[in-house]
Amino acid sequence: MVSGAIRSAPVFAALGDVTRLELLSRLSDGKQHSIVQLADGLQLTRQGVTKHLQVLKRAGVVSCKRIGRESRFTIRPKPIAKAKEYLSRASAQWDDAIDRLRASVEE
Amino acid sequence: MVSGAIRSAPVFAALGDVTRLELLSRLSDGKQHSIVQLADGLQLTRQGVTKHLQVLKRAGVVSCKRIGRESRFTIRPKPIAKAKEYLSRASAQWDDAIDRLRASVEE
DNA sequence: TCATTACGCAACCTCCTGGTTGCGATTAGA
DNA sequence: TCTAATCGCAACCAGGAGGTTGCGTAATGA
Repeated sequence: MVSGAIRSAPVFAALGDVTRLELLSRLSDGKQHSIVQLADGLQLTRQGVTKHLQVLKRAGVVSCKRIGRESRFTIRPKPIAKAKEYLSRASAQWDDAIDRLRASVEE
Repeated sequence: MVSGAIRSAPVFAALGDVTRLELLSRLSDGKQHSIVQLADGLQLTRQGVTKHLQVLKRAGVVSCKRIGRESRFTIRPKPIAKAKEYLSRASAQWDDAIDRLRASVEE
């Protein structure tokens, strides 16, 4: 299942930053948010926020639509769900393996 | 739940690389593996592999014990399980939100 | 119409990442 | 004992990440 890794690695990389997790949390109401709206209260420039949003967009976890003078961002649940499934499969694998190891040691 | 984000972000960052996912996959049998063993077949130097293993170790997803002349690495399931839980909580949140949005639109 | 708002693009900076090579130290085994 | 295996440390490099500033442009609304 190496293709799952190739698909999920960029998603994990996108999730590997507290600022981006905060942005995703702000987007988790499912609604559209503009950049200034998302940047409000964060300790960095609007351009900094824009860069993080581009990272999230390249990883496919958000989408962007221009409406009037603002860029509205929305969360895209599916890639993150795929990444979660990848983690579930992987952890099931080593949980089983560790259980078997423990069993074979205990007896 | 911002503390969960702070705890999980480094784990996600560690998972955000195909080489490291491959290393974790090789470690997912729950057994101890030496560096040369883990590096076998990968298209990079032993030192390159060592650096990736250090990243995984700093993120807490593997542990390392020196035995004789080799360094044996083992997977540590708990931090990854925590990251998976973080993803589950987050996705449940936006799945609900999106469902409510859809419902309020359809009627 | 005109000021304000929201944005994109580009340049620039610093620091980290991912990778290499070289070398020395320790352990294992014939 | 002597050679081979395994590793760690340090230096080095190119490129990307994360962040800033400056500036130009399009949309909004009074």
